[in-house]
Parts: sequence; C-alpha cells; structure tokens
Amino acid sequence: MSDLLAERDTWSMANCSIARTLEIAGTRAAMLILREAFFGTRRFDDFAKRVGIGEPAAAARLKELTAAGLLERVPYQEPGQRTRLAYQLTEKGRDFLPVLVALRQWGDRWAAGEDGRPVVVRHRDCGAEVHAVLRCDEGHDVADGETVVEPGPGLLRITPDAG
Amino acid sequence: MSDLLAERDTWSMANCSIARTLEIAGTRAAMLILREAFFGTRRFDDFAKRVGIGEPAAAARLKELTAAGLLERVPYQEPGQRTRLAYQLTEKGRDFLPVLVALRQWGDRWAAGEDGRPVVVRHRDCGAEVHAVLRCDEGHDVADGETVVEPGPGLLRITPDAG
DNA sequence: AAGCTGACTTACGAATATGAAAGTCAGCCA
DNA sequence: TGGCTGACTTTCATATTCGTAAGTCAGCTT
Repeated sequence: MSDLLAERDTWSMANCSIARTLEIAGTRAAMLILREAFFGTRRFDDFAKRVGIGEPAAAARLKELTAAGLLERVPYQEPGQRTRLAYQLTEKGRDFLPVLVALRQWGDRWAAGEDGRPVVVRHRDCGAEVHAVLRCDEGHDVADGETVVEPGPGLLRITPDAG
Repeated sequence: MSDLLAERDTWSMANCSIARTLEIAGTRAAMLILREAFFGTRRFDDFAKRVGIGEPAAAARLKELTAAGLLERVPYQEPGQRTRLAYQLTEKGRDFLPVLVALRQWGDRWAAGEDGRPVVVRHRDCGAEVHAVLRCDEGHDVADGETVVEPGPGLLRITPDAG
C-alpha cells in the first residue's frame, strides 16, 4: 500500500471497519466460538468443551455474538428430550467465514505444528481445498504489494491542532 | 460445513491454526498495528498515535509482533536526523493481509457508519476494489454453505474417557 | 410428584491488556 | 558540550477476560 504520510495523519480511525469488527468478535473466545459454529457445533456445552473455555466465558461470548446478530437461538427438540435452544449462524455470522479461513490459512502456513494442518477445508462440490484470496472487482488476483488504500465516503478527518 | 458430530468430539483443537494465529496477533491492538503497517506507518510514535493506544501497549505489541517475525526493525535515516529504527512488514507479516481485508470487508458490510466505508482498498494496477473471497484449488468460487471440513495430517485426537 | 439433564448463573481469584504521566537514553545539530 | 527529539521504559491503577467450582432453573420422563 502507498504511504500517504501527511495526508494519512488527518484520517481518523475512530470508525475503522476493522476496529468495529474486532469490537464485535475480536476476542479469542469469540473467534473460536464462531469456528465451532462453522464446524457444526450448536449446543452450549459443546461450545464450551470444544473451544476449551469455561462456561462463564462461553455464556458471555455467546450472548454477545447473539446480541450482535451473528448467532441466533433456535429451539430444537431431540426425541424424548425437552425443547432446547441451539445457537446457529445467521447470514451475518456466516459472512464471517472468510475471516476464519484467512486466519486458519495464515496459521497453517506460519504456525503449524510439525505434523501439518489439523483440519482441511474443502469445496463440497469438487473436493478441492478452499483458500481465502484477494481479488479485485475486475477479476484479477491481487498479489503482495499490489494494493493501494484511499479514503472512502465514511472517512472522518481529524482537525489538526491549531499552530 | 458438515456436522461430524460424534467424530468431531474426538478432535483436539489444541493445535488449531486459528487459535495459534490468534495467540500471535489476536489482540485488538496487534491487529490494528498490522493495519497501520499495511497503511504505511513505520515509526513507533505514529503507530501509537494512529492506532489510538498508549505507548506502553504499542511497545508491547510491536515487540511481540517483531519477535513473532511479522515485523522487522530496519534502520533508516532522514536527512539531518540521526539513525532510527523503523518497523516494516516481513513476508510473514504481509501474508496477514487477507485477514485484515476480510475483517474490513465484514465491518464495511455489517458494522459501517451511516456514511459508509472509511477506507477503500484498490488494486494498484487497475483501480478496482479488492475483496477477500473464498476459492478452491479447482478455481471455483466457494459460496456460503459449500464448504466441508475434514481432519488434516496434524489433527490430534482426544482419548475418550474410559466408560 | 420426583428425578434427571442441559443450560446457564454466581462467586472468587488470577492473568492480561490498557491508559496516563513521567522518566530514560542516544545521537545529530548548533 | 548542551539542547532537542524520537523511541522507549517504568510506575501505578483500572478494566477485561478467563478458569474453577458450585448453584440454579426448567421441563420431559417415569
């Protein structure tokens, strides 16, 4: 990306989309709960157990993610069991998948154990592995160093100190 | 993704690539420092100021990211100034860009302010906007719900409790 | 009506992350 | 040689986040 230097200093990052996203789902536990949701986990206890966090943390993160609209609670009933509530991804939550795939991909490449990747994500229709890639609206693959950043319509400016 | 249910319960997520990635760069401050690095920020004070965090936090995160190999300190000298150290992305750090793009994209769509996106990322060569997309190795775009997860070579299994 | 189980909540303490304010240190410049 | 500035570090206090352990509550089953 380019160095806009002085121009850049007038940008307020108060409403940065990355920061906003992190405020909603930026904690380790929240990310891992979303991972589990994509893996198919739906029940409270399973979230806590599989993410490896305590029940209070699981309850707090699930509540936040539900309030933020990434998860919704839906009633379900197994035969011979009472009605329960399951946590299920909404469209807003499912749209988070590229973030998780990108995180996994980076970890696979740069921080995997010696035995390699613990899980593999494949395309259901063809069986090939799935990756997060950068692509522009013209259809080009975007390689390292080929991006530039510019102000968008929602950019706030900082009023420089007088002087 | 499919629900492997019982099978899934034998998976240990202790070495999950997502969790490993989050341990290296999973805090809000670390992510935002990487964002700034992609925006072209290189100096200590600018990181602290533009990310909006205190100097102790900036120093701690920069140190961690440098130790983890995402950033490197390189000497530089402006005319008439003494030699200083700048923080610059390594290949390992630049490879983190898809994560940030995916986070930004999600925030743009689901958590933007009413004026829209604060920044826009474009392809340098053609000017079109850049997105993080999921694609399989066969070249197909992968849509919502078209992924399946399976164990990889590095998957650890949990020995079920006897009984 | 009592038991059982899943889904939480409460209580408590420890670890981590962060901010404000101030101090330290190293060189280039005058 | 002293000033100045960028780059940190130190100190102190606070806010989150997390784990363990235990308690609560609701309904379906018997």
